[in-house]
Amino acid sequence: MSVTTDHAMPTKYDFKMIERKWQSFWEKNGVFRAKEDPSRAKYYVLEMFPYPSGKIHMGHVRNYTIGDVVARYKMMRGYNVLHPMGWDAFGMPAENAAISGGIHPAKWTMDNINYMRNQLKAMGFSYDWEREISTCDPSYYKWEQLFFIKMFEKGLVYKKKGTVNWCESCETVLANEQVSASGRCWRCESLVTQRELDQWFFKITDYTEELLEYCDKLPGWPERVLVMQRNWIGRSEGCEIHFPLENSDTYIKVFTTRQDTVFGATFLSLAPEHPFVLELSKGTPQESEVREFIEKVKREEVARRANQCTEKEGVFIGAYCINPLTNKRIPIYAANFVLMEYGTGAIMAVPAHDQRDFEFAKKYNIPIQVVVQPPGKTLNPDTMEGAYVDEGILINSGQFSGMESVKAREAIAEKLKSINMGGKEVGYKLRDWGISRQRYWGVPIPIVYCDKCGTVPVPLNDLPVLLPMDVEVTGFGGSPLANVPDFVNTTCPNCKSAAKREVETMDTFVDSSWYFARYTCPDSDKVPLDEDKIAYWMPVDQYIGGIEHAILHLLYARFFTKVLRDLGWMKWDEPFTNLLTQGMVLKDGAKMSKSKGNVVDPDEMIAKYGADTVRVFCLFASPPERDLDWTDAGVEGSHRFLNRVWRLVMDASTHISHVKSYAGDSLLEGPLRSLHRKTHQTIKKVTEDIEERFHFNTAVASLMELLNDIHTFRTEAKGDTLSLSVLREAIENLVILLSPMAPHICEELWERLGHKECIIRSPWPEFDEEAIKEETKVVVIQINGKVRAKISVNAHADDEEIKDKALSFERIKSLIQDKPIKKVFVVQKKLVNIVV
RNA sequence: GCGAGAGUGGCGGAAUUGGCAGACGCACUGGACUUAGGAUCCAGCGGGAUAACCGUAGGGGUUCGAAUCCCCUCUCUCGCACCA
Repeated sequence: MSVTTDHAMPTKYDFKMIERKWQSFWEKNGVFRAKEDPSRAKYYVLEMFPYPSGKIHMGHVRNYTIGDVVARYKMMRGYNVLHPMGWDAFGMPAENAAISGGIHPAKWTMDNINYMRNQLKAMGFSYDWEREISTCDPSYYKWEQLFFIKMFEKGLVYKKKGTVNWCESCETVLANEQVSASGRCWRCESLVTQRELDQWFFKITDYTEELLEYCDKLPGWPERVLVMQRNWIGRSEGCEIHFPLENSDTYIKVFTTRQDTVFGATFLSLAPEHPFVLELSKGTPQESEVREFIEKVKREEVARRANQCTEKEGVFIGAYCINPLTNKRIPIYAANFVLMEYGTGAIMAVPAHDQRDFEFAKKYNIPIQVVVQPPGKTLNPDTMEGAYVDEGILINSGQFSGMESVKAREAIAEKLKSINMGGKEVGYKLRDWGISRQRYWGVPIPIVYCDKCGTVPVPLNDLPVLLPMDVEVTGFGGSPLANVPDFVNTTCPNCKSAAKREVETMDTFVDSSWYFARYTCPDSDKVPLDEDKIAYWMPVDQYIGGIEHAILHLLYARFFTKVLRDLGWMKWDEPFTNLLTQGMVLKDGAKMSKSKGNVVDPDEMIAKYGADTVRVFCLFASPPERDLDWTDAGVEGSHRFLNRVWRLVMDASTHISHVKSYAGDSLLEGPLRSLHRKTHQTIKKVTEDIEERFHFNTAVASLMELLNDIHTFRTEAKGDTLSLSVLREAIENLVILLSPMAPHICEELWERLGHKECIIRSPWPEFDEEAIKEETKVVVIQINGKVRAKISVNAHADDEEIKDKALSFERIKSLIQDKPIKKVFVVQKKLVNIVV
C-alpha cells in the first residue's frame, strides 16, 4: 500500500453543504450556549455590536472573525466562554429612512436586524444567540431609564441651559466628543454651529480624575487609545488668579498655567459669552460695539472659531481691573479665541510670553511687558517678532525677579494664596456629557414637567416610558415626540395634575455604555443586572473593535461602569480588561465606500468561496491592528489553501483510518521524526500566536508550512503503520489547529477522520517539548560579519567543538588562508563569527 | 505645531532579549499531466556581468555583527490642535 496515490475520485470540497450542515449542528445542539458554572474558569470575549444599518460590511466580518477565533480557541482550552451579539438599534439612519422612504424606523430596524443576523449566522460565528439584545427593545431601555433616574437622584444628571453644538443636518445636539477637530458632525460631516438650549447632562466630570488615573491601570489596552483618552481629558496644573475690578468689590477669576508671568499681564481677555462682558460694558461708550461683537462671534461656525489660524479679534469692553501683584490698572477685552467652557472663561493676557496674546496686543496696540528672560539673551518688546514661551529667569517681577520661572510658579501661587487672590488649581478639557437629542428613534428621557412640582422623574413602577409607535417623522420642527399628544400629555406623578413629558431622547452612546453588562443576564426582568450572573461573567476579558471608538464609546463605557458601580449595580472599576483595536478593511488602498465603488459585499464572497475562506483571508492578509487591503487574488489563495487541506485529508483518510495517531510510543527517525517535530513546532507556534499576540496571519502561515511538509512527507514516506500514525498525527493537528479560523471545514474533516465528538468540544493540543528539539542544528559561519558557510552540527555540541569545526571547514580555511585570526565569536548553536 | 505609530522584493506581509533578511501567500516564469487548463502537481523567483558585491526610506554612529539600538533628515498614517 502506498500513501502517495489514491485513484478513487476524491469528494469535492462542497463548502455550501458543509457550512449549512455545521451551522445547523451547532444551533441544534446549543454548542455555544453559555451557562454560569462557578466550577469553571470563565472567559468573556466581546466584539463591538453593530448598528443595524442594512447589511454587514467587511469591517464587521473582520472584527467578528477575530473575536470568533479567540472565542473558539478559549472554548477548546476549556474555558467557559461567553460570546454574545446584539444590536445598537436606536439611531438616526432609521429615522432618515422613515423620512425618505416612508418606512417606520421600527420596521426598518427590525428588517435590518433579521437580515444581518442571518449574515452573521452564515459566517459561522460562535455566538450565544439566546443572549441577543437589542437596545430598542423596551425590556432593555427600561433599565437605562432606571439608571437615568437613579443618576438624577444622585445628582449625576442635571439640566442646564447653555451653548451647545448643533448639527443643522441631523437637527440635533452633539456632545463635545461628537464634534470632530474640524468642527464637523461625527456622523454626517456637516459643519456644526452653536445654539442656546436647555439640555440634560451626565456629570462625567465627577469622574475625571478616576478616568485619568485608570488610564495607567489598563495594561491590556493599546497605548495609543490611552494616550487619546488622556489627551481628551486634558489635565493641566495651573493657578487661579483673581483680578479685582476697578471701583468694585468683585473680581474676575482667570485660570493660567503660567502664573510666573503674571507681572507681564497687561490686559485681560474674556470669552464673548462671559457674563461680565455685557454687564461691564453696559452704559459705556463701548456698549454697542461689544454687543455687535458678541453677535458676530455667535454666528461663527464652531469649526472657524476653534481654528488656530482664525484671525484673533476682540473688543475693549470699557472696563478695567487691577493686576493683583503689580497693582496696575489693565484693560479688559472680549476676545474670540477665549473659550467659555474651559477654565473660567477668562484669561490674563501676557503678550510677551504667549503667542496668542502677542498677536492680539500687536493688533490692538496694547503694551508688551517682558518678565521672563531667556538664558543669555535680552528680549526687546519693540523688536520681538513673537512671544517667548519657554522657561527663563524672571525680571521686572518685584520680589520674584531673578527666580527661575519653574520655581516662580510655585512661589507666586503661594503668594496669591496668602493674599487670598487665588492659588493652585487643576484644569481639564473634559466637559459634561450632553445627552439630550431632539430625535424620535431613541430612549425617551423619563422625566415629567409639572407646573407645580417642576421637574419630576417618572416613578420606577411606571417604567418603561414606552417610545410611541404612531409617530410621523418628518425631519422638521424639532423633537418628533412633541407632536404626539398621547405621549406628551400625562399627569404629574407627585400631585396628579396635568403635566408634560420630556420629548427628547437620549444619545445612543448611552445605550452602548452598558450593553456588555446586560449580556450577562439579558432576561433579568426584576433587576437590570443580576448580581450573581454579572459577578460570574464580568469584566469583559477581551474587547475587540475599531479604533474610531477610542474616545467616544470607550470613554463613555468606562464612565458608565463607574457610575453603575457607585449605584451598586456592579463592582468593577473598569469594564474591559483587554482591548484590541483592529485596522480598517481597504480596497485598492482606500476605505470602502459606495461613492468610490470599491465595496466588497460579504454575501457575494460567502456565496463564491464560503465563509471559511472569507475568515481565513481576513486573518491571513495582515495582523489585526493593521489595515487590511482586500484583494481578490488573496481570497483565491486562501480558498486554494482550504482546498488543499480538504484534498489532503480526503486522500489520506482511507489510509490512516485504521491507524492511531502517533503517541510517542516508538522511536522515530528521518522523515518521520521531522514531520513529528514539525507538527509539534506548529502546535507551539499557532498556540503562541493566538494566545499572546493575536497574530493570526503567522498562525495561518505556519499551518500552510505544515501542510506543505505533510505533502512532501507523503511523496517520500512508506505506507507502514508507523509512518501512517505519524501522518495521522500531523493531519489531525493541522485540522484541529485550523479549526478556530475555519471551523466548518475542520468540523467536517474531523468527523470524516472518524471522531464522534465535534472539534469545538475537543481539547486544544499540547506540544511536546522533546519532540520540538532538533537533533542537528545549522550553524552559520561568518567572516567579519559576512555569511560564508553553513555547517550542520550535533545539537549537543558545545561552543568549542563548533568553533573547531567551523575553523577546519574547507571553504572557510581557503577564505581565511593565512590572515591572522583576531577573534572568534560563537553564539550558542547558531553562529560563528571569525574576525580576521 | 504637539503626540503616537509606521516605512522591508512587483504586491500583502515574516524575522524585534542585536546573530542566515525576505517565512507564508499573491503575482510572475519554466515544466509535468491534459482534447483543453483560468484545475492540480513540480521547479524557479530582491538586485547584479549569477563573480565580486549591493540591498530593510536616506545619511551618520555604536558593535565582531544592526531591519532591530542611538543621532539627524525625509515620507506616510492616525490622534490632538487658539485648552490659557
